[in-house]
Order: sequence, then C-alpha cells, then structure tokens
Amino acid sequence: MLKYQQIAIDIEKYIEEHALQQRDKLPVLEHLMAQFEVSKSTITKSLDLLERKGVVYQVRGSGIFVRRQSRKGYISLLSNQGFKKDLEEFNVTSEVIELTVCKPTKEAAHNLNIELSSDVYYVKRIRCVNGKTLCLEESYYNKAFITYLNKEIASESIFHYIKEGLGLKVGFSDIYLHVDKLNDEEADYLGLKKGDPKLFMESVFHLTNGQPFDFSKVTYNFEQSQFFLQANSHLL
Amino acid sequence: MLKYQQIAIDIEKYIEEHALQQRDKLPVLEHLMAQFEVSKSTITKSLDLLERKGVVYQVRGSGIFVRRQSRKGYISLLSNQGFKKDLEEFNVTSEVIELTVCKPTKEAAHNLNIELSSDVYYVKRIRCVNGKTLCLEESYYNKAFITYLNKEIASESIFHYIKEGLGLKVGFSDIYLHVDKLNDEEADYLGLKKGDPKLFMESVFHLTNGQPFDFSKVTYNFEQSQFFLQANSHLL
DNA sequence: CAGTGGTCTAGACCACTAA
DNA sequence: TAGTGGTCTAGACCACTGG
Repeated sequence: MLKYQQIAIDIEKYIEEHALQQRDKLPVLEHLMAQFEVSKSTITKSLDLLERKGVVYQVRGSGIFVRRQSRKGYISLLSNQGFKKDLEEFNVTSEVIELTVCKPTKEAAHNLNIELSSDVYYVKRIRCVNGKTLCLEESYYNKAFITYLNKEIASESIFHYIKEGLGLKVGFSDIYLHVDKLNDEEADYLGLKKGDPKLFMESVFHLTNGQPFDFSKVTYNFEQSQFFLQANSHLL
Repeated sequence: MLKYQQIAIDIEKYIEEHALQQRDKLPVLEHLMAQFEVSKSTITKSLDLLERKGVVYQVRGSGIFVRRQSRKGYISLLSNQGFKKDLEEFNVTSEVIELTVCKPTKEAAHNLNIELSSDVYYVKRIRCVNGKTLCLEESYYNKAFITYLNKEIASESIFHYIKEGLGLKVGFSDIYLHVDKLNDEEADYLGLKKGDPKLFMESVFHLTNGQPFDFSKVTYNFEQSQFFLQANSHLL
C-alpha cells in the first residue's frame, strides 16, 4: 500500500470515527506532515485524493474541511465498479437469464474495439436489491481478456471475479445515459408497465492499459434507483 | 495562468490539432519535460489533470495515450457549470418564468445551510436548445452571496454572471438524480404528456470556501437530453 | 500581517511493460 | 533488461484568507 493511499484511508477513518460534520476543520498541513511523518507533497496527494472522493475540500489561506455526503441508498455514478459497494448495506442479488459465448453485435464490436469475428461472453442478468428488481443488464465481455465465465460467477459479482479471480486491473470507463420509455420485454423483466420511464445507461469499461473489455447496456427500474455524483470544477 | 494548467491546455490543443485518435501515443515524460522546460512533477500534474478530464490515460512502463470521447451533443455530468459549455455548438436560450426575492422553502434552506428567515432569489426558467425545450429549472440562490439578479441576467448564463460579474469562485457541487413521471405542470412546460418520463436532478453548488450558494431542481425533457460521464477508478 | 494551502524544483529510487 | 511512468523528499517561494 502506498503512503498517500494509506494516509487518505486513515484520514477518512478519522473523520468517520469522530463523526465530523460538514465544514468541520481538520488539522493544518504542517500538523499532518508531522503526524504521518511524510513530506508536504505526500500529504497534499492524500488530500487531493480525498477531495476528488468528495470527503474534504481545501481552502487556500484557510484550512482543510470535511465534506460529508448525506443521502443513503444512492448509487455513485463515479465508483465505476458496479454498484455493489454503494448498496452494500442492502442485499444485492443477480439472476442470470442468459450466458453464452457468441459473436458481438456490430455495436458491441465497435465499443470493444474488436472484429465481428471475435468471441465475446454475452451475459443477460436481472439485478435485485432487497428482492426488488433494480435493473436489467446486457453485457458483452471481450473473451480475449475475460477468458472464462460461468453462471455461478455471474450470479455474484463479475467485477470482483475479474479483479480477484483473473487478476485484471480495471482502469477507466465511459458512461452514457438517457431517459426513455420501457418496451414490452423490459417492462416484463422489471415488473413494470410498457411506457413507464427507464434510465438507460451504456458503459464501456477499460483495463488500465486502455483496452476495453466490457460493453454493457443497463435499463434501470425508475422506482428503485437513484444516483449521486460529486463534482469539483477546480480539479478538472 | 499556472504552468501545469497551461501545459495541459497546450497538450490538449496538440491532440486536437493533430487529430490524434484513441490509443495514439504521446511523447514520453522526459521529452515533455524538455519541451516545456519544467520539472517532472509539473508535467505529471498536467497529465493527471488531463487524465481526470478524460483526455489521456497513462500506463506505467508503457506510455501516455490519447483517450477521445466520441459522442457529440451529450451533456457532461461533471462539468459543474451548467451545460452551456457542452452544448456550445448549439443555440441555448432561456425563458424566465419567474424571478423573485423570497424566503426559502424548508428544503431549500436545508440545502443552502441558511435560516428560513433568510432571503433567497427564486428563479424559474425553461431552457431550450435549438428551439426545443431541454428542461425546466427551479433555483434558489442565497442572497447573501448572490446579492443581485434580474431577468436579463437570468435569460443568459447565471453562472457566467456569478463568476465574471460578481467575482465569486465556484467550487464543488453535489448532484442527485432519479427518473420519474412528469406531472401536469411539468408536461405542460416541456411540451410533453403527463406520465411521460423525466430525469429529475437536484444540485447543490458551493463556493470554493465551502458555502452553498445555489440549490437547483431541474426536470429534463427525455427526448432532448442525454448525458455522459468519464470515470477513473485509480484516481479515487 | 500571520497563518495556511498551492506550485514548482531537482533528484533519488521504485514498479511495471514489452520486447 | 531497457524504457517509462509513479512515488517520495526537502525546501524555496507564491497566493490567498481572515482577523
């Protein structure tokens, strides 16, 4: 574990354990340097990381302050690892409807940057939270990277398997979303009515080396899903 | 302008002008250090910034590569400055329905961290793109910070006025969203039907010093709006 | 103007990738 | 194993906030 990551974890834990509230002040940089016995840049890197995570904000000439996001049960749009972590206090389950090795659609091939003749795993799942259907998910995994997959794995966390089981490193993702009306099939799977609202999300996940390995299309049940996001203009 | 910001702009411009594509390789760090005559940390800071913006990705032991987001007409969920910038190739206009000084609702007071007896500017607008209604927006601005506002300003970019006219510095924002059905009033404003889908977004914008100054509730026209987001796990 | 965070440097050393 | 990006340091100097 790198120093600046460990320090970030320690500081976040400190905030948590002392139940610090929005706008509470943290010790000054010099104090933190001494406390963790590291240079200024290392502490700064930890704090920048926490700032991006939405845990603190820094004000030049003033101090470092706590930023606490309040609402529970919201899915983070940035976590980039599926939503299992956001909803960990809830009971998330998956029902695998289909799992096959096949050729990608034109759309999937384009997003995965592969030939139409390549092999992909196609996975169709329904994901539930506390017994209620959260979303319908169709995913295409590049078989060159995701060399093996089965129903048992897919009924748990595929991302956990990719990272721990296959030892792959997940890097960045592109996410596109819009709102539309459910068609017959989607409504049926989600237990809603045709024409009801849906949030439709397309994601392309890449490994750290830039190779796309997963193209997913997810239809969310509007009654069960809510999302949050923390943005910070000066970090972009 | 800070060195690392200027360098980031220069590199992004270089990518743009040379029409570099996804996965194209940029010069190595040492080369960039020499070219811009700065230290390694400064170049690194520029590249980290571009990585967060989704412009490049860095692979240890391999190189720095271009990441180009493709789809046009999508609103960035991270830009945090209204969507004028994302849609700048389009004609964005605003129609002010209401603009008054009043007391905040309980909800607005809570989100703005002010008393119920404080004054706020309440602004209700319809925003259009190329003549089509994009969204209905209700905003509460803390009058202690946004000391003056009028219909003329509100029919242009309020954020531009806040930054340039009032000289305030916009920091971070919390964004919450979910999907629902339009009610009568919303449908009427957006030119849709009651029961049609909507994306509903609540945002709290803060100044760099952590003070919330704007609480907004926005209802998007599902036929006119689409969004994107670029996430990066190792940056959080 | 004292206190506090931000930028920048030069350089040592580490960790990963690809040939 | 050469090439390349990442971490970390110690310290100088800058820029902003708030009493």
